[in-house]
Amino acid sequence: MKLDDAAARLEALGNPTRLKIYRTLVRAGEEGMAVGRLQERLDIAASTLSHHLKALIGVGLVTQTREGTTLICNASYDEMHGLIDYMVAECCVEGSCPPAIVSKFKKVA
Amino acid sequence: MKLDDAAARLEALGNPTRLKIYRTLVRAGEEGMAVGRLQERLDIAASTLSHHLKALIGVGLVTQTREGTTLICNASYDEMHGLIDYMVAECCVEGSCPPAIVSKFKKVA
DNA sequence: CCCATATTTCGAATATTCCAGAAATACCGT
DNA sequence: ACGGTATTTCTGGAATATTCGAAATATGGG
Repeated sequence: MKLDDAAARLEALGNPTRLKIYRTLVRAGEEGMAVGRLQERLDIAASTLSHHLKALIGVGLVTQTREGTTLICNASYDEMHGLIDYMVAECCVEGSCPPAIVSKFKKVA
Repeated sequence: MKLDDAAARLEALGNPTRLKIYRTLVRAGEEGMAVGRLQERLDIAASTLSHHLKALIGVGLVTQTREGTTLICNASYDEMHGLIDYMVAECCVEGSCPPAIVSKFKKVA
């Protein structure tokens, strides 16, 4: 992942409202959650929610699939995975990183 | 880590310039890097760099120690560690996360 | 085609970010 | 105390973000 892409995703998650949205979607699991239900849950204006969802979708962290009149939102695990990979890579370069992180996450794949 | 703290750190890293600064500091390792050297390296105005450093220091991702007239900046691995922990935790809740991430990072500690 | 529900887009107010030049501050050597 | 280097703070302007209500769009049912 390129630095600018990572920064864009970090920025997208770096807003408390958007982080709440994303976390809620992660917890919703594979079945996802409708925009309307998200709105009830988070208690924000529909337009505000739509705006933030657009930002998360724009960087690929969230996807939407239509089911009738409702739009189901899903957290994109792959994108988050890539982001975490990037952060770990940036954090642990050439042994410059103390053992805490290196040992805490041991790459299996 | 609380959501707002995580969001603050993500936001701090979510700017390409600041992410470059942080990455440079990580790569500088334990000896860190002086503000002035950082400025040469990244070719940005001193005031701009100082502004961004302040943001990174504010969320604990960077620390500074003075050595004579120069200020040495260091990436704070612990804070990044905590942030990655948070992201992994938010991303892999109650088996709702596909095995890709779970298996990629196996907790050792 | 019309209605009802779901969601987005538009418009606007307020707040915040980003950047850089100029001035101020901090520290060291003499 | 003075001069020099290192760094921050101040100031300000352009750009962008955040939020909401109102209006517009999309979808399915009758």
